[in-house]
Amino acid sequence: METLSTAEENYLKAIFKICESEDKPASTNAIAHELTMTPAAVSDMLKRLSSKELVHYKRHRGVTLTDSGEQLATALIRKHRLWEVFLCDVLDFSWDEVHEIAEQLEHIQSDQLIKRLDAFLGQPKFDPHGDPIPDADGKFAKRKQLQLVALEVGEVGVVVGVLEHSAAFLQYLDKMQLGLGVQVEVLEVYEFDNSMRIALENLQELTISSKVSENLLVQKQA
Amino acid sequence: METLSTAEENYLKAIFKICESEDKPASTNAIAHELTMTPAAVSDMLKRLSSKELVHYKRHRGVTLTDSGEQLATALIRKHRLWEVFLCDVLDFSWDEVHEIAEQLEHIQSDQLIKRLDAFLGQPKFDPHGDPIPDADGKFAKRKQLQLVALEVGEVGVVVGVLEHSAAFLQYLDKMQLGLGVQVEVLEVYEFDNSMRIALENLQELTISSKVSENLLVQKQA
DNA sequence: TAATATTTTTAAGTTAACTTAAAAATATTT
DNA sequence: AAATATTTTTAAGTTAACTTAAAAATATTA
Repeated sequence: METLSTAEENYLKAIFKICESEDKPASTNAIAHELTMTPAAVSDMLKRLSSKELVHYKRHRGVTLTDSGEQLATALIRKHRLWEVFLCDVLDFSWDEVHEIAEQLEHIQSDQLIKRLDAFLGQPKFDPHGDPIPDADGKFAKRKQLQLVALEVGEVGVVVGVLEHSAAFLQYLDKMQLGLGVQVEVLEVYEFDNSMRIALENLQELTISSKVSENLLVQKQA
Repeated sequence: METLSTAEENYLKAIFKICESEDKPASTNAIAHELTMTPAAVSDMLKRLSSKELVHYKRHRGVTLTDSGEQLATALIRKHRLWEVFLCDVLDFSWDEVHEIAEQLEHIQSDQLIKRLDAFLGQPKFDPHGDPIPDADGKFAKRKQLQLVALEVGEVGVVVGVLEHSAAFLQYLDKMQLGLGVQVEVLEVYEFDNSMRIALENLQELTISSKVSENLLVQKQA
């Protein structure tokens, strides 16, 4: 199989992401939105990807990835997340700075490079945002996690990930000292707007909006 | 200034390389040969680069880089060579494996990334092949080096670089234990074919062709 | 279910970066 | 300097990956 263009790779990633989160075929519009392109461009590309057997595509029915398409998509995610670990752990970038750079690095073509990078980093299983890094066979680590918003008053959880990856959100979390690994206890929930009062392990208390508690993933503590 | 395409960047590097080694404007043919493309494609691109003021170009007269073109070219060389150091020193690649990968990595756009990579690597001044790494201002380290072929019988030198970068040559050097830093003494020169008998610091003796001694750079020892 | 709205596709056009083939400019040789 | 060879440019065509605009298919709503 010849090697894919950066554009083709980006489509595979977008389709994977959409199919995963919505659990159904990706629509032309959704892909166009994800990649900030016109639906016409997407239609165009879907034909090409289909002829390369990377997607299952029937006009007007949306697309899903074929096995080989999915393999390529997860390999890209693996590369992206490994590079993010490198940027944070080795080059000392903060978690809100690494996405755009990893977006470029993920397209570097060299199996050896990824194999060695992975070994050098100690085969990390999660990236700096807590997202799982698929292994060389494309398998994602599973974790029993839930949104912070799902915790009841009195329950305790440890932050393990985020659902929103914007720099603004990540910087907000930094400011609030709500990074990965931090333990939080739910003190109170105000049903008016579903905002939440929580206590951090450093005894600090703070109030967060539902937008925040919905986008924070925690592991419930016994 | 908007960011350049990979193609444009490759032209700048090619022009820099040719102008540097021949010390005169780069011809269309030479560029085409360097990039394995047709002269027509080069003519085409030279117009674009010229309109962006990256090259001085007058039809039929060859091209040279403008100041800003040269700055971009040396920045690319800097990136390429820093990545080569990373690949060899950190990820344990051998010096004959790194060129193609660095060829991709050099196009990653992020000043911060290079700044941090450079710091992480300890601001190296030479890449794994002994080529100087320009500093952030584009200045190359100078070194009083000469071709091994220029040494007289009885003289001693330390290998500091290569003029030929093919994997075949580099692997040959590995096999002969003629890597960077190795001290060699010229024992005898056979004027018939200019081949050379040399002694390594490990007392091993070997005979090398003029092709080899011409492509090895040494620093003469007192 | 007919009318309307939305989504998707097709059609036609653009741009970057190539190609081949022909024309034009420059160099070399006699 | 004329004839020939070489180099460079121009012209025309291709492909990937987009765009806008129009047409067609599917969904939604009254």
